This record gives sequence, structure tokens and C-alpha cells, in this order.
Amino acid sequence: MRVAAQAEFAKRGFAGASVDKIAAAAHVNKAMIYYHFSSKAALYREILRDMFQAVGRRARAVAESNEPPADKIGLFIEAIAAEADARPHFPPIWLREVAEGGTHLDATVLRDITGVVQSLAAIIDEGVRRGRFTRVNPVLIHVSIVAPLMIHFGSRGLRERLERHGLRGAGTTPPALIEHLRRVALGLLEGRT
Amino acid sequence: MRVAAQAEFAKRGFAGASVDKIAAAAHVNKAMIYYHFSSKAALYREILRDMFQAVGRRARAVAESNEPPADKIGLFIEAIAAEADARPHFPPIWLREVAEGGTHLDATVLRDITGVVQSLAAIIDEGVRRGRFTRVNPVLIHVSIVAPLMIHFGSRGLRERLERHGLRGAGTTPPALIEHLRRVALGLLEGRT
DNA sequence: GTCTATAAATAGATAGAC
DNA sequence: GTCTATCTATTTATAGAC
Repeated sequence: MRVAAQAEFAKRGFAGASVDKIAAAAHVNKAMIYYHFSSKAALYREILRDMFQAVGRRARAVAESNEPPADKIGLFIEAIAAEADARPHFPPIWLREVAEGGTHLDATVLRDITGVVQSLAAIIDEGVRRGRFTRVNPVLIHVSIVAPLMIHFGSRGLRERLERHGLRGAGTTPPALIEHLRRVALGLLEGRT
Repeated sequence: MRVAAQAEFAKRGFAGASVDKIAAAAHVNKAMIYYHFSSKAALYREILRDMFQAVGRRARAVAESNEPPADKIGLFIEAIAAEADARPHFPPIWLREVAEGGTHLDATVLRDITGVVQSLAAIIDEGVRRGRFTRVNPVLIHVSIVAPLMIHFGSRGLRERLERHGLRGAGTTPPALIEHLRRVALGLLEGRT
């Protein structure tokens, strides 16, 4: 039921998602959905909470681990990528919420999102204190990591479409992207640029 | 009428957009929309074509200009940013289409999107031939530039929401982002990393 | 070209039997 | 907990007068 809802919201967005379709895909009666959740919006909110809570926790775990700052940067990138890979609905929903101005995000979710940025900022701060990093605006590092990851993992359908229409493959694999982003982030933070 | 439609599609997505609302915002009768466009989908398609054609042309103009490759990279970034800044509906619609797998993009639009990537690839190629750049996967450079730009310019509403909920400002201005992306791209291409 | 009125389908949500 | 049936609102789209 939740899985069906996640897929439907990812595929069509909140407005486009149909409770009838969710019920059909989950092989349950539509009335059952309203028995468990008070409304379509409430169901969506629960999915958003699960999603961002999981990401927030993972980012926090990386920031609080005992690795050197440079390794933490790599682990941060891998954590977001792993989350995007394991939950295919996550990147599309994330992209749609950005586009919509976060209309459906409640205070809990906004805290989790803030937490991700703060976790990254804490890693950078630690690196600066230890003399490993030069100070760079964490928001810029964040957007340079998270935006490509979300776009990449959220654009599977579009990339297939483009390739079917003749864009030469140039297939970028997740490991190659992760390695690329690590190079970008560390290149900036370790001042090799 | 087109402007109202662009705003509505950007705000609510294709499924969420209402022809009634577009008509009201444009101060025209709803029947007039169906007089000029055969359907809601056709209206949306025209907006998508305008949008991607404009971006494709700008990217192509940069690639075909007579600047040194390193300057072209900067101009490419500025061109996408200028387009995103001048057309506020562009980034949200772009993000939504990515999330939706490009369902509404016809062959014309797919060609324009391909063209943007190819323009960037041509710039990189030129730099490599002239011994200025090391060879890097153009798709990786592309996603490192375009994803942050679309996310940044498309997330104005979300960022306002986050700041209202207490995320410390760290306001990133468009010029700072552009300079940052130039450093990222040239750092990779000029092999300083 | 511009309008009113309305058709036809689908949406979210609920009442009430079991 | 689970189902059928249904209410109400909204949607895209069109017919037809002017």
C-alpha cells in the first residue's frame, strides 16, 4: 500500500496521483486507504516523512562517525546515492517538491532537510578546524553534490527516452558519478582549484 | 495567455494545472484557449518547445562563438543561468519533466535537449584538441553544471520556506553560484584536480 | 473571435452494510 | 477491518448562439 503510493506519487506527482490507482496497484479497496489515512494529502505527508527522515539520519550518521573529514565527504555522497538507489521514488518526489516550492513539506520534513545541509556543514567545519579543508560555502558544496545525484537517479526514464531518440549513450554509471562528485567536492575543499 | 499557462504549469505541473485557472489568470474565456490550442496537452507542448528551443539556441551560439574554450565554458554556464533567470517557469518545468521521465517531450524537444549536451561536448572537444583541456566525460560536466543551476533557480520557494523555518541564511547569489560552477568545471577540465 | 451552457468523465471522500 | 454504492466537486472539452 505504501509502496504503491510511493510509486504513484513519484510517477505522477501529488496532484496527478489518483487514490483509485493507488488502491488498484496495492490490490486493496479504496475505502481501506481512507480507513488508514485521513486523506490523500495525509498519505503523501507520511511518505515524505519516511523519505526525508531516512536521508537525514544517514547524513547525520556520516557526520558523527569517526572517519577523517575527507572520507566523510565521500561517505556523505555515497549515503545520498545509496538512498536514491534503494528508494527509486525518492529522487522524483524530491525533484517535484523542489519545483513546487515545498508546498507539502511540514515542519518535521523541513527540519530533516535542514539537517542534511547542517551535517555536511559540520563535516566541512571539522575539516577546516583540522587544517585539512579551506572554507567553502557549504550550500554550494551541497548543491554541487545533491543536485547531480537527484537529477541522475531521477532521470532514468528521460535518459532512456533520449537514448531511444539517438543521443549517443555515454552511459554514466552510479560509481562513476560518485567518484566524479567526490573529486569535485574534495577538489574544492582541499583547495586544488 | 502563454505567460499565464507557463506560470500555472510551473506551479502545479501538467496534471495539476487547470485550464480554468489559466483562463482566469489570463483574463480570457476558457473556450478561447481551446480555440487557439487543440487541448491542454497541446498547449503544454508548445510551451515546452519554446522553452527548450531557446536554451538549445543559446547553448549552440556559445559553442559556435570565437572565444577560447575556457571562456566558452563560462559563457555556457552564464547562458543557462540567464535563461533560468529570465524565464522563472523554466527550471520548475524542467525539474518536473525530468521527474516524469520526459513523458510530454516530443521529438523536437528531445533534439533540443540533446543539442545542449552536444554543444557542451563540442566545447570540451575543442579544448582537448587545442591541448587546453584533459578529456572528461561531457555528461558528467553537463550534470555538474545544469543540475545545480536548475535546482537553485527552481528552488526559490523552497529556500524561502526553509529560511522561514530557521535554516540559517547562507544566501547564495546567482553570481556566486555561477563563479562556483565555473571553478568546478574548469578545475576538472584543466586538470587541476 | 468571443461567449454561455453543458456534456462526460474522473476526482477525493464518506455512509453504511457486513 | 473490508466492502459496495454513492455524493459532490472539479476536470477537460465541446456545441452552438452571437
